[in-house]
Amino acid sequence: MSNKRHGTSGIEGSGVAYKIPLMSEAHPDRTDACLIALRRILRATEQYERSLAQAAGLTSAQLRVLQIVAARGQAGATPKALAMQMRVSQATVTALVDKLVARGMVTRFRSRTDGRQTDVVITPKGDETATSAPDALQQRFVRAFEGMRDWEQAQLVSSLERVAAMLDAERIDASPVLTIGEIKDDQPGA
Amino acid sequence: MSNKRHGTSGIEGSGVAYKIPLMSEAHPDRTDACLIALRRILRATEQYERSLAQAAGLTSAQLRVLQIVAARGQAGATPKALAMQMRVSQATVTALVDKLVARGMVTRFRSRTDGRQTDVVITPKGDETATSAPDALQQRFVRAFEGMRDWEQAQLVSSLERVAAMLDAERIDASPVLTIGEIKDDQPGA
DNA sequence: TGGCGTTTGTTCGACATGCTAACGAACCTA
DNA sequence: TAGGTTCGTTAGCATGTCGAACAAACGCCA
Repeated sequence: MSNKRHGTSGIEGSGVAYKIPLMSEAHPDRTDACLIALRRILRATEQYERSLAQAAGLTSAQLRVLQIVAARGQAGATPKALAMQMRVSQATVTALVDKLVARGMVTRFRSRTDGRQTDVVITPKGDETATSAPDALQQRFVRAFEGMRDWEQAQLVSSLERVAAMLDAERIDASPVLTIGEIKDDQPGA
Repeated sequence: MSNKRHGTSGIEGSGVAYKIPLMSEAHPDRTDACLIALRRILRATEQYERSLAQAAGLTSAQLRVLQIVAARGQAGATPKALAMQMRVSQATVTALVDKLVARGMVTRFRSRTDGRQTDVVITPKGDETATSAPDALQQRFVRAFEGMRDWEQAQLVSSLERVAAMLDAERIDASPVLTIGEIKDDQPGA
């Protein structure tokens, strides 16, 4: 009766996820399959982030800050830059940085060139944490990815980028760009 | 710090024009590109979910519950099933359902067959909300997807599924949060 | 029938993210 | 020097999420 197994709820349900007719024309199934795969990706990521953060003793938001700051090295990053990069408010950044400071992961320095600014700089401990924190998701992905054949890799890259473009198109307006590893120094003077 | 060797400052963010400098055997750039694309996908989704939820007057978590419940129709779903499907604790589900009940989106019925259980059933209003709530992310994606050529669609599907498989494979242990059994109980027979 | 362990859902208390609004300090410009 | 702007922080609020404790219902078993 009501226990007919949960699952078949469109996107959420994973019940449909596995067998899809790959070779057909104009299939709504195909769209579904994409959506479902996307959901799976999202969900897997979510979960990984959580467990990761747990393992590292930090929450994922904190870790994100830590990673950005770590990538900046001694230059540090201002709360404003962090906020822009992470797309959250400065208030949120303040809270996150507070926690990292409390844990000895980063330090705040008042900028000498501009008294309003604060440089959030990584500490040795923070750096170690950032580096050692195994981003399980990425590692898994990287491992699998590098085991693929060349053409498969190429295809995957283009597919993912395509999807990314489809999704975040025109959502990037006045914000500084993405990030993962790179951080652009945003001089508003530009 | 996603990647310590992310020295390629050319692949970031918005400008992602897919430029891969070197095409040797090892393609760290390619891996980076994938990860970055993935991040973009994640973030875009996050943001869309938020704005969506805002537009619909519901938060994304609530909407997720609503969608699942709506998909179950009159059968409803138990909090336990919801918790498993969403991978959150029952306590969380209770809180979410509370809010949906308060908004008249769903109703709780005590199960007649098992007094311990509760069936969360969608209301007409909830159903309308669930259906009308435009999942902006999906819509955007669907639109773009359906504008693609056939072979492109096929390729995208297989790429996404591949990634999904890479990410959520074998992750069902080792982590407190994701212990649930939802994944395996919809195995298609294998 | 009665008792005891188990399952299910809820309540409670604690934290984390994230926001907006208000505010003070520093800066810049006129 | 005055006024406006930028930056960071503080304060207050809403939400999600968890674990622990708990009550009710179930099931099994003697």
